Amino acid sequence: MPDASQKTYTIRELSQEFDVTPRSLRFYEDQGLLSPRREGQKRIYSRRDRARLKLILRGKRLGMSLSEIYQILSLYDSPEGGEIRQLEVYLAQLEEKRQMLLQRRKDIEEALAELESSAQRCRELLESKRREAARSG
Amino acid sequence: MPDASQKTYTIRELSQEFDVTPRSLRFYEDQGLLSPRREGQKRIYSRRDRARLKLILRGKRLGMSLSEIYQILSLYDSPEGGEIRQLEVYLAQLEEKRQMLLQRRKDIEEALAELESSAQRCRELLESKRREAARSG
DNA sequence: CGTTTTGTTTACGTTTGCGTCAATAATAAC
DNA sequence: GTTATTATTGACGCAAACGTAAACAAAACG
Repeated sequence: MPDASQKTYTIRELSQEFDVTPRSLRFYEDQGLLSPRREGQKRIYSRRDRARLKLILRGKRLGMSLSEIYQILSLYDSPEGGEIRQLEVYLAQLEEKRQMLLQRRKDIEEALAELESSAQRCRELLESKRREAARSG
Repeated sequence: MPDASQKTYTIRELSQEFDVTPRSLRFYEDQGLLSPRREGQKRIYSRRDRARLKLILRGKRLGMSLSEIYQILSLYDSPEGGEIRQLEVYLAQLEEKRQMLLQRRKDIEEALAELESSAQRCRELLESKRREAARSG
């Protein structure tokens, strides 16, 4: 019984859904970010591959390099078992990424604030211009 | 009376303060993002140049290209006067940038949530490993 | 005064992230 | 059955954002 979690995608389906080129998907695979299974020569992408692609594209929107994204993906799938020491290292890496994201969020908040104050000034200016135009029009 | 707002910086001072190379500052100038005045041949950066550099670097952290950053900088200094139509166009551009920033903030929130749940699982695993080690140690 | 330090321009080199053929195979459509 | 579509693997190309080196000016240091 082929349930929904078994759903697969061709390279074209995925690339169209997320508006990237097949070339990009192959490139991401080259860089180790994706590893669809093969059916003959053809790439078959699973649900999990699709989820990883989503993460990749989100990372890109946030300005991460592919190698940074690779690290984050590795962090996400990682340790089922492992040594205590490794888990500690892993936790530290997570914390590092978290700090970076917090900084970027701060950057965004600041940028939004500036943008909005700029927009406010602009709206006021626009209002006064419109009143002026109404008087002289 | 030379007040604090008149403070200037050499290329090296600025590049050290923000941990970028002089090469980058010259490049940003090449791209029209900065325009320090000259004293002879030498670049003299004002407070305003410094503020712009801050914005540039923030944009870079957010993954913007230099040309995107250029647009944003242009939006920030823009219209003292201008036609009504231009102000409207300008407002629309601001709104566009705002939407993009909102999207990126959402991306960040999601990434943070995932990171934190991943960290939580890891801490639990670590705790159980430690108890186990304590029993058998 | 010689020599580091800091600066300049010009120009070529490098990495990242794909775009864009080319040549070929395997399906799918008519 | 042949014509289109979709796929594959190279391989070269390219723009962005600098790095790096050369060749030189000026200024600051001991």
